[in-house]
Amino acid sequence: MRNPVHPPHLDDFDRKILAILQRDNMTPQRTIGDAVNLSAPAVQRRIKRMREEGVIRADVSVVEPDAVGQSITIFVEVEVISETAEQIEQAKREFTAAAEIQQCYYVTGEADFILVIIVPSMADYEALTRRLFFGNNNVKRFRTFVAMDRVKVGLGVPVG
Amino acid sequence: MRNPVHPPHLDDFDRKILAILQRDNMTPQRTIGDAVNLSAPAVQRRIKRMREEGVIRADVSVVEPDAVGQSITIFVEVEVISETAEQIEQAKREFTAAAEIQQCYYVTGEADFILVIIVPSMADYEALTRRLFFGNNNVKRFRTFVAMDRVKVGLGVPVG
DNA sequence: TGCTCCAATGAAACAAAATTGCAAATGAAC
DNA sequence: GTTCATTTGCAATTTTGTTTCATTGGAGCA
Repeated sequence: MRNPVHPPHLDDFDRKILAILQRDNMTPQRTIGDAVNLSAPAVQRRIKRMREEGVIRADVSVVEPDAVGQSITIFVEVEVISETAEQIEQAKREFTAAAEIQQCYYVTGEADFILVIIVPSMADYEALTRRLFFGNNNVKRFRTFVAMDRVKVGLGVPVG
Repeated sequence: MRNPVHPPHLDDFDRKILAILQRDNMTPQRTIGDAVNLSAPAVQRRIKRMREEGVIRADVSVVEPDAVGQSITIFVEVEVISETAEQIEQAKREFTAAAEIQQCYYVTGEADFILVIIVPSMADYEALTRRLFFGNNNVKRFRTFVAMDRVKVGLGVPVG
């Protein structure tokens, strides 16, 4: 079976294009072309290829939670009891399925998973903890951090 | 003359549009219009308004770090010594300024800041720790978690 | 009720951008 | 030097975004 992520053959053009798209993916291809010294169609073909290869994972609007009403950003460190491959995969599936969980990472260190959660209220978070953590007998402990200030929010990947 | 600053007022149309844009902001306005029962111009006006009001903070491509070459995602909990307003603001400025720091949150709990960092290599992370943590006498301790798997990555905000 | 005012809408016209077709340029292998 | 595969730029085409404008549907009020 092929690795889902293809061997990346990104040249300087691709990297420059990515740098622009990570800042503003509504930039016209013509403008990008001017910036990287390429024609608009050439830019378009490269973007299309990078989407197909999975280099570009998604194209999204970033929404300000405060503007959408009540919303709380929460970090959770989760430590599991059994770290067998099967148990870990199961946990990944459960965390991925939860709509409130925006980001889920499997990590080394004093925890096994780190979750970034956005919920409308603390009551929602409590309900989530009951469902995901207390209701999961493979969770040894979890530690909660509530964000008072989203100082910086980005998903940009250094490309240069 | 209209007041230039409106309190963010989102109706069901806006919320449905946001839900779509958070999933794929390249969706044509006509398609969005069909989905929410609105004409393309109406959709376009609402999107424009939400951008101006800051409800939509940015429009970006999400890049797969693994595809761009070496890249390591790291979480750091930072605890500071002095939590005066001035010291906190200073820390926020420093963390915001660091290009490697993708996300920075000021949190309650057993840490004061949580950082999400993406660097090309561990050597880069070590250099960063020397600069930001060891070189900052207000940092009491920091705890590092290295991501082995970016299970789920999103910045979506629940709007329903 | 009947009236104006105002904000928001949709249809159509219009402008801009994305996409495609194609010939030429580039470069690597032989 | 020839061939083959890739990538490019230009121009034509299609799709999408944006503006215009007349209309609709209230809210407030005499």
